[in-house]
Parts: sequence; C-alpha cells; structure tokens
Amino acid sequence: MARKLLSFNMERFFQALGDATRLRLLNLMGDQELCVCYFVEILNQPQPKISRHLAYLRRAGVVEARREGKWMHYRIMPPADASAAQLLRQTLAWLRQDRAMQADRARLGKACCTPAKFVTLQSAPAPTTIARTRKGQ
Amino acid sequence: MARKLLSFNMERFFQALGDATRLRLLNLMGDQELCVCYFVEILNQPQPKISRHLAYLRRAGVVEARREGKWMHYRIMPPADASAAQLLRQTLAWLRQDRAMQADRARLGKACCTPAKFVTLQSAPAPTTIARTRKGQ
DNA sequence: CTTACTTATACGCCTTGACGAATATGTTGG
DNA sequence: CCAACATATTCGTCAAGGCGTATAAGTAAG
Repeated sequence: MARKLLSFNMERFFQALGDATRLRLLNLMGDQELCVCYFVEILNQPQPKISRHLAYLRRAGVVEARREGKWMHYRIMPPADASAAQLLRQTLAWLRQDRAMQADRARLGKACCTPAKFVTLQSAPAPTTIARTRKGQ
Repeated sequence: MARKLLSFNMERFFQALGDATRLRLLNLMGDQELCVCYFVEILNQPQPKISRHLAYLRRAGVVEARREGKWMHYRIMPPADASAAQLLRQTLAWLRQDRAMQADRARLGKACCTPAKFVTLQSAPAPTTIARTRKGQ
C-alpha cells in the first residue's frame, strides 16, 4: 500500500531539508553556483562531511553538480514540480532572514576577497555572481 | 559550534515533514480538526503508529491537540514565525494537488457519512467542517 | 471501584543516516 | 607513468527514529 505515494518525492525532499548542515549549504548556494572548497572553507568543516551532504542533496534532486577541471560546482536545481519549486524558493527566503545564515553568507562574501586559506582558495574558481550584491550583510 | 543555529527550529520542522505517514496526517488535518480514530480509520494503520506520528508532529510544533472526553482532536498549528507559517500553508497546498492525498481526503469525506468501522466511528465526534466542501473529490 | 473505551507510551528489533578517519576516484601537469 | 590536488566514497561506530506488540494512562459510565 502506498508504494509510490507522491509524484515528486516530497518525503525525500523534506528529509533533505531536515539537516542543519544541508540547510547551510543550500543557503550558501542560494545566489549561485559554488565550488566545494568554498563550502569547506566557510562552514569550516571536514571536506568528506561536506561532500557527503552534497551527495545527499543531489540524490534528493535538490542540487546539481557541474565539473570544471578538478573542481566541482554545486547549485540549486529547481524541482520540475511547480509547487515544489516555489516551496524551495520560500525555504531559501526563510533561510535568508536567519541570523546564522546571514553570517554564513557574510563569511562567503569575505572569503572571495580575503580567503583565510589563501593558498587553497586563491586558485579556486570564484563564485559566479556572489560579489554582486551584499544580501548576506 | 552552531548549537542553536535557527530561531524557529527549521531542522526539526522539515524532519517532521519528511515522512509519508505524517504528510498524510497533515493532509487530512488540512481543513480542520480531526479525531484520532478518523486517522486510524482512513489511513487504515495501527493506532499506536498513528499516535506516535501525531506525538512527533506535536513535539515538532506543527500540530496541537485538544481533549474532548475520551477523544483527542488534532489540528494544524500555524507556526509563530511568519515564513514558517507560509511554508506550511504552501506544503498543504502542495499535498492537496497530489493524487494519493486527494484519495485520502475523499475517504475521509466518505467516512463521515458511511463509516466502515461503523461501531467505532458513529460514536466519534465528527470532523468540524470537513463535509462543508468536497475538495478531496 | 470496575469495566469499557480511546489514546499514549514502553519495549525490542531493525533501518537510516551522521560522523571521523582512511582511502579511492578523477583531473592536471610534469 | 607519477605526483599533486580536489572531491568522492568506504568503513566502523553510534544515535535517531520507524515498526509491531504489548501495556499504560486518561475518561465516562455503571
């Protein structure tokens, strides 16, 4: 019974959002595509952990990845289902008004100009359009 | 680090939505208050399972309960946070357009008129305003 | 107080998934 | 091919949570 209850997999969709680290990742991706090394730098957490969560988000159909040489860029993939897409946008808007999330975004803005791990990030591809505005400030 | 990342507990909020049974419960409550015995009847699942999921939703701050004699009525509690409230409404709207969810609601409409477990449901308090329209049909 | 009834909780079992640590995969350059 | 680098996956461990079964707790009536 109820083997495939839902058209778009809502259950998995919400499960994907039910983790603080993944919400932080989505918040950072809100604006644009981001390279993995930025997530690691900004959230200051072990790289395997970041990768695992990104993989989870990808399996859930929330983000998609693009390879560029050694680097992997992740960005939010709006669901085909219109309601789901709106729900995701809404969630991102919600994240945007959260203090801690704003702090993450601020750190991202900074990292683009004065990376802490300079050796690491100076060679990394810059986020696509992050420096454009200062929403996270 | 990040001990209380979010003002409203978004993480738990989404976790609460990340289960098919709980989504079905919320969908049934969408309109109005409902007695536990209806959930059991409509979803055709063991009562302890229903109660456990309702308790989970309550702990997550998504629903609230009201006792009326032997019966417990559950209804959706809109979060204080405005964004969260809108997100929840949006989710319910999404559920409303799902086939399987519509079927559940249709069964609820039927149960009010011709309950299968007649002995059980005939004495149970009727849903508040379910029979008003026939959305789930 | 006892019974019947409705709902909630406890228990044991099992699956999912989060974590750190180690290692594998994939890419670029020599 | 080898080394360096960026990212992904595996492994072992552990906690959260889902389930069925049994039982407890709360209520109304006799």
